[in-house]
This record gives sequence, C-alpha cells and structure tokens, in this order.
Amino acid sequence: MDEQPRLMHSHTGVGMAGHPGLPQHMQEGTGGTDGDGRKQDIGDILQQIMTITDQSLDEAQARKHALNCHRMKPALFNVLCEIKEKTVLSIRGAQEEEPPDPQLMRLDNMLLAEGVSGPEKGGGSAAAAAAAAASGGAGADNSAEHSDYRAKLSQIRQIYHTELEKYEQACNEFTTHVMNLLREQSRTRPISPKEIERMVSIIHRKFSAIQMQLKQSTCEAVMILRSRFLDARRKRRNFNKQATEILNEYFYSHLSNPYPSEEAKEELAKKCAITVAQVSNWFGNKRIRYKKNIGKFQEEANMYAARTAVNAANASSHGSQANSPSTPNSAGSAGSFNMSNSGDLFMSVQSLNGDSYQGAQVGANVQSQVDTLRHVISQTGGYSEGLTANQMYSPQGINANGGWQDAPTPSSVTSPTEGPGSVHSDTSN
DNA sequence: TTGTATGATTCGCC
DNA sequence: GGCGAATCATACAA
Repeated sequence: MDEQPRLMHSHTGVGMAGHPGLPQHMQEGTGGTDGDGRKQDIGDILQQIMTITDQSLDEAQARKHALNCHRMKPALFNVLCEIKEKTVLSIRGAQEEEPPDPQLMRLDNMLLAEGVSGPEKGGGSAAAAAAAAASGGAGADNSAEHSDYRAKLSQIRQIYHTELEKYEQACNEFTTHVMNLLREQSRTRPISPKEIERMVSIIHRKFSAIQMQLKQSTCEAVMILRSRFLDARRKRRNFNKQATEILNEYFYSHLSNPYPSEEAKEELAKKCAITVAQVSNWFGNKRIRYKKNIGKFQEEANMYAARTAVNAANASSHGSQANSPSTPNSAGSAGSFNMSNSGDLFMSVQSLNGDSYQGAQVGANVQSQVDTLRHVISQTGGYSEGLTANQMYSPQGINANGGWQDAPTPSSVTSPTEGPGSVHSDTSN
C-alpha cells in the first residue's frame, strides 16, 4: 500500500475548481497546503463514491461526471483496484485454475461417439446396426427401425445444437452486457480490466454448467432411445398368421415330441421369416402353455389335426406318398414338414379314423399306414386305441410327470429340410 | 380401459 | 447348452 502516500503527495496542489457537482469546500479546500486538508479531500471523494448510489439519478450522473473528470481519479482508481485485488479477489483467484471436468469430458465423449456432437455422419448407425443384429428381427423390419432410430437421433442432435446455440448466444450477449456494465461502472467503481476478465470467466463457467446440464439431458435422451431400440421387448411384434400356422402345424404334428432339431428350427425359421432363437422361444412358450392348459388348446389341436388329415387325404388321393414333400403333415401351402413321428401321425390319423372326423376322404394307402403305424405305436406303448369322439386330439403325449411321452431326444426329430423318406423318428424306428 | 394372448427374458436345473 | 417355469412387456380385441 505504498501508493497511498504517493497518491496523496501527488495530490498536493491539485485543485478541483471548475468541476461541477463537487461541494464548495472541496473546491476551496484543494487549494490548501496542509496535509489534513488533503486527507480531508480524499476522504470526501471516497465518501462521495460510497454514497453515489444513494443519490438520485441526475444527481449521481452529475457527480459521476465530476469524479470521472477529476484529475486524481486515475490514481485513486488504481489504488482501489489494487486494494480490491489483494483482498477479495485473491481468494477467488485460487479457485480459477480448474482441471477439466471429468464428467463433462465423459459427456462430450459420449455425445461425440453417438454422433450427436461433432460432424454429422450418420451418428449412432453403428449402434443401431449392432442393435439390429442383436435383435435378430427380419431385415426389412430392422431397416425400418434403423431409420427410425437415426431419425430420432437426428432429432435429438438438432435439438441439442439448437439449444447449444441458444446458450452460446445468451452467454455472449450476457457477457457483453456485463462487460459493458462493468466498464461503465469502472468509471466510478474500482473495477480493473482483470476483474472484468474474471467476471467474464465466471459467467462462462455458469453457462458451462448449464451446457453440461444440456449435455447430460441429451445423453439421457440418447440412452433412452438406445435402450428402447435395443430392448427387443419394446418392439415385440406378433408373428404373422402364416408363421404362426407353420409353427402350430409343426407343433401339433409333432405333439408327442415337440422338440424340433436345429435343422428343423432353421427350416421353420426360414419358412416363418424369423430367427432360430425365435423358433426356440416359440416352441418353449408353446410347450409350457400347452401343458399348462391342454383344454384350452384342444380346439386348436383338433383344427390342425383335421387340417393335417385333409392334407393327408388330398395327398393320397393325388397319388402322393405319405413321406413325399407334400406329406400329411403339411397343411396346404403353409408348410411341408415330414411326418417324422409315429405318435404325431397317430394323432393325425385319430381324426381320420375316429368318430369325430369321418368326412375326410381317406385314401387306401393312408389307411394302410394308419394300420401299420397303429401297430408300431402300440408296440412303443405310446397311445391306447380307445379314443372317444371328443378326444379327437388328446394330450396323450404328455406323461404323468408332465413331460412329453415317448419323446426321443430332440435331435432325433426329423428336420423339415430333410428330403422325402427321411423319417428319423425314434418311435417309428 | 381392461383382459387376454404372445413373444422375449431370466433363472435354476440337469 | 437346452429346457421348464415364472415373469415381463407389448399387442390386440372387446
């Protein structure tokens, strides 16, 4: 604080005469030669500075102008700035040098990786593609959802950039405003350029915090979008009718052993335009639900049995063999599964041979197969011959333990991919 | 809006 | 690893 005396000495002989708005005693007192008078002058000036905000606008303006024009003002201003610098601001200064926020860095990295920030280059498409591959859905469906994902991501990106632009604009406007204000105030208050810079950086930090919130919200939106896209449950679609019929056909025609082999699954997946995993899911669900509520599925089972029987009859009437590509197991154009399991065929032929289904035109060769297969089945102990009319499609396949009776290992089930005559049923063997 | 159907997921068992 | 069982989450019809 060695400037203070210097300032005071430099003040010696300095007058304020001619400056409007200053008290008369100041104007007079400045011409004095004693130190007490000079101190009194400076004290008065400081007092005016301190009380300037209490004055009316016009009065304050006039005083401000007088003070600004005072020849001592620059020196006094510097002194006050330094005092201020060395007290309050020195504390703040220690906090200025901050390392880059790791949280902000993470957000930036993520936004960059997702293609929200940075140059637009179909951001997130890799994620979308990966998700599409993981979901294993049909190609066209994936493509549609992929574009949907990109569209939504693009929307997020647009909102992000718009908001970011707004924040930046607001930040610049506010900074300019504050700088102007401080510069203006620096004419009457001890505000150094350094302090203005510091204030600007404080403003920038505040706006950075807001930006971080924006980035965080954007990241959350992207995560939600991604999770929705990746979560297959959310985009569950029922299989189309044809696919369901193919699967049901296979299931009911292999009811004694509804465990398709890998090859069969692949073939079913191909026919139904779904994945092997979906086929597995479907059979898993079907088995458990059928077993849980057989009565409920009775009608459905009858329907498929009847359909199978009709197909068998048609096939035989057209001179086709039971193990030809157009087997009795196939229902019209929907499927073409080989009748691979004697138990399955038996269930089908129950409908042919039983009281409940007498309208079907059963070919002679089919009837002979029925007899043969009945014999085979009776040997395997799979089913009894006594079926009532309303037991057209009975759940004999399920044993007392809840498992499927005389079910061979799943891999022994004939694959639909196999050619005619490739009967691999354990029971039929 | 509600109940049911259905595809997918998870967990434990073998 | 495949399966059964339970459960979740969505689609869909009434």
